[in-house]
Amino acid sequence: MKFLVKKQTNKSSLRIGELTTANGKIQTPVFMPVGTVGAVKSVAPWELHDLGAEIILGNTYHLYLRPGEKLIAELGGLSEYNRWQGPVLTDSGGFQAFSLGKRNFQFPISNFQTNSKSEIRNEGKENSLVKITDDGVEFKSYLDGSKHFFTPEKVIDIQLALGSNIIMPLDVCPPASELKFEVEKAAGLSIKWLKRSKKHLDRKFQETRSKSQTNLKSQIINLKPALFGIVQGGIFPDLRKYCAEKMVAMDLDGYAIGGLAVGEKKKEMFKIVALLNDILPVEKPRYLMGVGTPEDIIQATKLGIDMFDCVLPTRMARHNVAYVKLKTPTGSAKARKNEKLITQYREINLLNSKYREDKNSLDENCQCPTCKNQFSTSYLSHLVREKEILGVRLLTLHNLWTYFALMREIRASIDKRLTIREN
RNA sequence: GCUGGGAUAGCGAAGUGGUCAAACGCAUUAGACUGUAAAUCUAACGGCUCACGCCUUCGUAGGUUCGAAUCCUACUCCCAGCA
Repeated sequence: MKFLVKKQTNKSSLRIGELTTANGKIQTPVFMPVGTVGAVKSVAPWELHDLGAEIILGNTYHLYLRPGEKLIAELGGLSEYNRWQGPVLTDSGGFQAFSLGKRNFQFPISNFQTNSKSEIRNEGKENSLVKITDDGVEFKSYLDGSKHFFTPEKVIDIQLALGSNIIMPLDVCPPASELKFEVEKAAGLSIKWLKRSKKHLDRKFQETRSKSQTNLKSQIINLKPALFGIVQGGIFPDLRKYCAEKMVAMDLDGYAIGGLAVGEKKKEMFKIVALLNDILPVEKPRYLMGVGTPEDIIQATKLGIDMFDCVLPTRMARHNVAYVKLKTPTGSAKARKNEKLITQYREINLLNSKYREDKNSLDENCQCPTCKNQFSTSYLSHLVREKEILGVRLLTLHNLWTYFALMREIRASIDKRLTIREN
């Protein structure tokens, strides 16, 4: 993988870049739709391309459980299997250690008696689907309860089998409510596991390279997927700094910021992003995991973030909500400029009774398939009430388009500005 | 006409003497959702009140009882079977 910062504005850390993977190029800042089980829910690959998707996500944990990475490898890797045929980033399953095992982290609330603490904690652990040890994560499959153990190495192997272009290492993502010493432990483990992940990936490719003829060398290097570090440390600046510096020293292909948007305040989240903006190397891609709303994305790009992924556009669509950009302001250039800084999006819940007879499309200025085909808000509201799957699809297409259009706008606006950085 | 069964909140449907303004589902009205156990989840849902609480409801009208959606009587309507 190669990353090129094409232009960067001098006032902020806003930048545009290009990621080159074995499966194709990606323009950054980029929004990556989430296709956990190998599909961006309800959307066909050609539709994704048409909407403007450049790379999609898959999830190690889910694909390992079903249908299994071996089968996917036999069928040509994930991007062939699901016919996306473009760049793929796979998440490690580290987040599942958080989302499936939340209770593992949860301390009893403060008004409990101290002597019942351990009891409650243990009780939580029993119910949890996840157990974290020094060596890895033990999962109980949510599908059939069977036990599985993920080590950093195993997770790399699975992602290699999936044919991922960007591999995420196994990490520990604590919830926002976690106490500092637990967050510190999580960050420590994440660093430790990252070292093992890198070593394992390097060794794997060393082996492949030595087995191959020299003329294949460069090709193999090209095929080698990127490995990102995932910076943890919650909302604690010292932990974040420590974790980031350790990971930067490991010279990875890119850096992800994990453990944000997990319940902390927005202000705290951006404080951490800003802090890491100063620590992470400029020449490497930065990926803010799991973020976020359109407004979050706008703000984070100003803090030097290049990559985003989030379930919101697709999940919200399934939950009957459309993201609609507030009308572009008219007026003086100055006013427009000010307005631009606060570009906002509205969430339209089509289940709300006020949309029942709304004859307009969601957004007359929107060029998405749903709006362009002039489906009325009333009709969308009707579909959603009827639980007709077309409703989900039309909203998903609209929301994804809205996100990709936002990314295009951000890139275009950076491109227009004076630049100080030309590689 | 006879025999049997039934009538519960917008709909469906529990409940057969007190803990019943009445389970549950649907519908309705809102809310939540940020590396997807999520086409999911939460709440409200007779009236009045911010709330404590008060008031009116279980086909209709009477009755028994300290107390009735629940027991008795009559009536109205519905369903099934038989004439």
